[in-house]
Amino acid sequence: MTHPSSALDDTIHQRVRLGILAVLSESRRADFAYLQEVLEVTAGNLSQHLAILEDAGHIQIAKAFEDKRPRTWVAVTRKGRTALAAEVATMRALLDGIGSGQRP
Amino acid sequence: MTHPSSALDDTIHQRVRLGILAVLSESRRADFAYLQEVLEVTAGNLSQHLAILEDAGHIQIAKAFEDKRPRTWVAVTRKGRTALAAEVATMRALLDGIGSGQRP
DNA sequence: ACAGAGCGTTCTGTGATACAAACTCGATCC
DNA sequence: GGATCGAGTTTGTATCACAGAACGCTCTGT
Repeated sequence: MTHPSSALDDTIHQRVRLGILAVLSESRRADFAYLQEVLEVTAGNLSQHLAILEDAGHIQIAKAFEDKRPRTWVAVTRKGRTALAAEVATMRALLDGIGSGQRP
Repeated sequence: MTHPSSALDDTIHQRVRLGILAVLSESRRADFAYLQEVLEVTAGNLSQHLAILEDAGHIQIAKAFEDKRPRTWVAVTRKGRTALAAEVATMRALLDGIGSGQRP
């Protein structure tokens, strides 16, 4: 008899990292500046979270030069997609539980 | 153009505290031992999270003696219920976004 | 050539988290 | 009258999250 919240993965459940994976699930890949803008985080903070997700194998980072300017592309890996799907399932289970208890 | 994840409330989004509020939304009130069991946390850890939620006004803690044993009851406040509802709405928005991007 | 801007990364300092171990306090057992 | 147990709290330590500052590197403008 444990609660769905126990199944939440701390690495993914964290606000900024969940945002990163969510954005990537929608747009497949995104660059650093775009992520920073839509997630409203500082560059330093984003840089750290990307490193954590990369270490965990959830995303892949590619640095390329476009128009002679460096550009950092971020894409979700298969592992990352799987992990996000699991997290989404857990969150849905949790929300369903809350929903059924919300009636007054 | 900001992402739903930016609207997540760190105080509530945290795994254990989200679990506490979720359980309380379902069962209206719960005692310390029950929360500790279903959320799978140590007593010390739970104690701290309850203090944080109480400070934020999201829950109300009542200590009573039953069968000559102390028993700590926890209940969600109106403010807590409102905050959880807002969080749920944000999470749903986030999940909807992910869902629409999941198509292969 | 030199200053400044763009793109990140790294460093530093502060508050938040997680967990275990020790501790408090009353009730119960021997 | 101690030993002990149950229910939490406090304390100690290590890690995490975040903002802001400093840095490195390249391109652009004058």
